[in-house]
Amino acid sequence: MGARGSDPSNDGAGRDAPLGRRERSRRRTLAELKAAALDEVREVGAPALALRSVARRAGMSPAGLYRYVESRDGLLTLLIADSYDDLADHLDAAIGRPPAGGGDAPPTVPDIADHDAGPATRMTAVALAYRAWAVGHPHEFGLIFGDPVPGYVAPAQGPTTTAMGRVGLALATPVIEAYEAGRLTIPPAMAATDLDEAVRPMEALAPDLPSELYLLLLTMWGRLHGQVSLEVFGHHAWLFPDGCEPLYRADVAALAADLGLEAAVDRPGARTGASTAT
Amino acid sequence: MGARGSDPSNDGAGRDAPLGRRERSRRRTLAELKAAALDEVREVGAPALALRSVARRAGMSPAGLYRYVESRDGLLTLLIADSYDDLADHLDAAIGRPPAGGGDAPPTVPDIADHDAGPATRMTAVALAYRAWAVGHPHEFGLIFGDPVPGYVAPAQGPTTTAMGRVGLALATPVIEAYEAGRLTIPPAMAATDLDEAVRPMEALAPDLPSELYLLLLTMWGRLHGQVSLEVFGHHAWLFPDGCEPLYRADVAALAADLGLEAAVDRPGARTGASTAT
DNA sequence: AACCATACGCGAACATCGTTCGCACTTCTA
DNA sequence: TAGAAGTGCGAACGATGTTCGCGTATGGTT
Repeated sequence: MGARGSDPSNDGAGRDAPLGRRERSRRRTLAELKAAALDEVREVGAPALALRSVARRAGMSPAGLYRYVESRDGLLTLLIADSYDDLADHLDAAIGRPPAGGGDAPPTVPDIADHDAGPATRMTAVALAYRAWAVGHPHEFGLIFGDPVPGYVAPAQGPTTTAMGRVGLALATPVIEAYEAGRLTIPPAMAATDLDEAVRPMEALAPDLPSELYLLLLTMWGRLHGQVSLEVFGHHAWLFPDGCEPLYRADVAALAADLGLEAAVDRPGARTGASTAT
Repeated sequence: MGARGSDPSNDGAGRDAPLGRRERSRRRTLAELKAAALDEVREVGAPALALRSVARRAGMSPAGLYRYVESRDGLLTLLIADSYDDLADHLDAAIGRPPAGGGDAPPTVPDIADHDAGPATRMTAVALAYRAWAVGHPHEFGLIFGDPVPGYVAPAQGPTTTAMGRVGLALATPVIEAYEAGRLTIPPAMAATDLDEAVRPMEALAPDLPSELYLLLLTMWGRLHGQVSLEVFGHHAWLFPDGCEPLYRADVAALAADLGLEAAVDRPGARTGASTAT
């Protein structure tokens, strides 16, 4: 049933195994296919992605696609995984971490990679990077964070799950650093003791933190995500036809204040870089 | 081009105009069609909604649908408008306002309609109603707040726009009341003066408020929405397979604290559960 | 060097989908 | 009562996702 081949035991990002010519060719075509599909998604959106159309774009017959892809949903799943990774790379760059995969090119110039910058500045940098990626890749953002495919559940330990972990960790890193430096104020409302268990899986990403901090990180993500999501999906267009960056910056500043991070973001000259995003 | 008929001059919610038999029949069928479509959406999700399937469900031929509906997207647009209104009704009920349309039945038992309750309590009530509706109607939530249809833009002054306004106003009401009672602390980060212009359209919903307050309301909505959105779209399922209500309650409590609303939510008997729930 | 299992790609086909068209039938209006 | 307008249906068109079976080229093996 379709998508056969490709020795699964030798799949992870390039051991030095010989990787015969066939396998290389296969991966190249798959990459072309994904690129064509991504172009298509960027133009017409995910729900309108037509398998036949990406086949045309790739100069292949519709039936031929099924040698590389399980189905239309399978292709979308691949795109979702790639999008996750792309977002994670951008966020990592914003906090000065090198991209994970054997990346082709640095996704963006590291915004404020300087670990000596204040926690508020670093937190602002990731937050702005989150928004910048979303605004710059609205369809991919929708792929990841929009309506889930009805039946689909991300396989645990699958590539999307790990990439999602990278995203969460990148967002969390500045706050965790602030906590470890003793410069973070955890709001008292986060001391809900009955959530200790639920939050346990997060230890796999960042071990040995108090559970209130895990909660705080979750709510922080939600706060940023909500604003970005409303903007990207067009629910703020009637107020901010030219983009919500000012609103977002104000919210991030308020978040920094709520977290007790010093408010050094606005000092003259300390631009956080994304100020001219399209 | 389909969907003709229905004298547009007599469309608003029931003047006492005679409303001939034909028009009544027409509205009834349209309602049945929308109900069938909504059932379908609830089962298979919006992207998989098949026009022929709702026709089957309604006992009508596929072609017949086009007497009532412009196209598949047109039908979805109708569902979106209805969903907006349903959400708005639920929120209105949570703050003790009667539903707008000649509603058939009260959507929920008003949670805390008592205007004498503290602002934090009332704010918590709407916030919880927002989440409750979303979790209870995930597909409709996705319809409203998920991937927008690529080409679609809500017509200004259209029904969806006004319903959206109702949603925003319901969410804002407790905070506005708190402001007018002098019991609200506006975070200083909201004093970004260059947003006065952008925020002007909001005066149509709630006039004569300082622009920092409009900004605060927007960020509050985003904060709540992000959490709900992440939950409904399944991005928290790995942590909270049984629902994120505890996390959400903690976040709302933190929000109330950030807004300086009194923390009377926890007084014995009121029990929002964020401290010692279950 | 010869060989053959395997991967690859394609054309044709099927069921289903959204949508249009023309025709019958019913209901309202003049 | 005659004509106009609304309502519904069957058939059809183009496009989609997917499967099947056929050739062909390729890579590793003897």
